[in-house]
Amino acid sequence: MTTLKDISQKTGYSITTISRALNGYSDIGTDTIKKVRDVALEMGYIANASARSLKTRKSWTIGVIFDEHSGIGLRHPLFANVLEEFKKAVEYEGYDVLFITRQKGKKPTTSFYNHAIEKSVDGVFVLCTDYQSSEYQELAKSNIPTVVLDHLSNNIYNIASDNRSSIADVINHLKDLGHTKIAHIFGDPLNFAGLKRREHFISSMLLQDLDVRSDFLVEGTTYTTEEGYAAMKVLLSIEDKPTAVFCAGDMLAIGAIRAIEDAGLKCPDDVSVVGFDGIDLGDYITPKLTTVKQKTKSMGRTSADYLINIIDGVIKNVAKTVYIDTELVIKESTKLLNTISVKYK
Amino acid sequence: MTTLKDISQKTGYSITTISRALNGYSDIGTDTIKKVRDVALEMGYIANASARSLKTRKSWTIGVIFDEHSGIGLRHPLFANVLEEFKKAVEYEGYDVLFITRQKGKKPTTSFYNHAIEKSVDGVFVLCTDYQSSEYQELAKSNIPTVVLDHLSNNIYNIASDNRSSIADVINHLKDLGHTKIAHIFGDPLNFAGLKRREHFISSMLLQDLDVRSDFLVEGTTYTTEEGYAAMKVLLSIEDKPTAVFCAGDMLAIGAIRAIEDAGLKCPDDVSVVGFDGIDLGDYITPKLTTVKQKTKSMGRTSADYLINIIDGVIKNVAKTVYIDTELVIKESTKLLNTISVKYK
DNA sequence: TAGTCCTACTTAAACGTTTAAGTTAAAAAC
DNA sequence: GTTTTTAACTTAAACGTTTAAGTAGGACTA
Repeated sequence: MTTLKDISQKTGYSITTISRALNGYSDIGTDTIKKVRDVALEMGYIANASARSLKTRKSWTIGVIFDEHSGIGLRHPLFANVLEEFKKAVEYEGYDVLFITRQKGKKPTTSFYNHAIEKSVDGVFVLCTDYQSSEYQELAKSNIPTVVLDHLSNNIYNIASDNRSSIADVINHLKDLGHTKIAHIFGDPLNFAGLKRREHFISSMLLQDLDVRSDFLVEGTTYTTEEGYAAMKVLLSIEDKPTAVFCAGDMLAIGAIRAIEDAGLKCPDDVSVVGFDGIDLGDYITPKLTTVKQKTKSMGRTSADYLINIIDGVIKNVAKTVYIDTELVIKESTKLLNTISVKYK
Repeated sequence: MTTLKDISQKTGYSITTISRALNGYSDIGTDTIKKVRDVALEMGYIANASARSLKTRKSWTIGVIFDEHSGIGLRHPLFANVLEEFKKAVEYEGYDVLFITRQKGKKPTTSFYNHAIEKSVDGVFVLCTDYQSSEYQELAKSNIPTVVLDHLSNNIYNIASDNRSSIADVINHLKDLGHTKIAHIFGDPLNFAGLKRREHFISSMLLQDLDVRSDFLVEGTTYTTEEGYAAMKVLLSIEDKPTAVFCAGDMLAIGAIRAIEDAGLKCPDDVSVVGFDGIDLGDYITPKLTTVKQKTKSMGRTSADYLINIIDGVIKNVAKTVYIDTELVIKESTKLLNTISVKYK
């Protein structure tokens, strides 16, 4: 491994001069700079990030917390998309991405905070974790620059999809199709997205003079197809059934469609279904899913921008939600009410 | 931030004693150890990984190269699964995962090798990249402990799915169903997996005394649904059509099924389709995809095991392929030949 | 001509660890 | 009672950078 010392010995300049020449300081002669850079290249010099980080207190590394308790982890299509774009954006600014975990080795556990400090990350991006946990709280209270996706905490920027207008669009769309009996399978209400989508469902319904029936609100906490299936079964068991269902997640919607089919009915002929997320999968199933598409690229990029601005001290860490707009994408799982088949009464 | 020096000043012991006490060396008195650890805890001491790495030449960080030129990146379901398990396995051994890229900041570009050396990673796991590139070659030739997925290079362990036995199973399965006219949509033959699957398709066919027709071999280089769709169109335009198609990837298979449907035919009634990968998506489409499931968990875990053994010097870096077994999963996209509908002649 | 200002460097300390090589005093050996 | 061993600690250097402060000499100023 070549170090500054090696270049210093070879060229006769001091280590300081080598360092300053390589970093392009103005108090070094132009021919010295050229000489030093040539020798550095020739000797295959590569700066040591640990030494630099130790001295400068800047690691050029960003920690990512991706702690999916459901165990699906990186495979989660939505988060993976956001992370992908976030990664590209911070890399473009010169940062590397490091995963921060609670687990470190076989030992009991560290906390996110400890792990972040130990590795001297310049900032942290929280994609998902258990927000009630003390480990998360500890991190949130610290002064490590942090941006979090879809969760509002003290002192931390929250990057979230703007559910409001697109959910209004969903209700408008369904009303336009003649639906009035609209149900909602909602996500975990302890969770920012789950809570907000539910709130906006209710307010959008009322705004359109549609009744919000309590038996038409069913929980699908963990956003899985299984929960969507079970929730839809509950809805189908109601005497006066809904003709349309808005689901807080695409996987819930896919489960719901399965339940509809397993009950001998058809989507969208008997029940229209709308999802939320816009994952690729929705395009491959039959019928193709009408859904609210979250702009994952924009979410990743915006998260990166805010985090870097906080790191650079351009903006302060505050509890503020930055909304990313969403888009209703109409596909095949929603249909005009009056075409409903006779067997569905 | 608390350092060893702070604890040293508070307790009166030397920095060395503090360090050795915290690291559990045997030449420190038991009550000293207790005292030091208590004070460390009380002062919120967290070891600085940069300083430690600088001195010990061990960063407890593993670099991951995930350089999907197709641009799909982290969203790729197969690689994401492998990475997820790899990550868990190395984290359990105390390592963190850092993404290694060619791009570093806005500047021209670094190489993977430079990036890995700069961040002093202890090893590198190559999930996917352009294996022909000089950047990859440079890394492969270096003596950085490296394990690569599905590609054979000099001096590097290759972790790959065992295509042989499962592809034989595929052919057996199709033959059992009465198929003899079997086509293959193959992946990039410059790529280890693409090449091997094609080879094993041919040898398995011959072993079963089935003819391998050259017009039944169509390329689907980049494994996308679009390529599968196009390749299937070519196959359907042949006078004496195949009754079954084995695709080198699930996305190819999904595209192929679409082409079949768009041609007014049905899968599996008119053409049976078999995929390769076992991605979740295959279970959500209609018909559910018969496919060869790659054991992504096992691949991730095995890659981690080998890499750590190389890092620890337990085994040497050599050009050797470690095969992970695969499994034929029969679902709905394959069917008995004699049930084929009349319109398909 | 003396003073000031540049330019192009160097010295030395520091960042927070680890570790080889001591040191000291008490205990054990003979 | 002297020597040897051991336990429990310390000193000082090192890892590879960056950086505040300094220096030497030439050029400009007045």
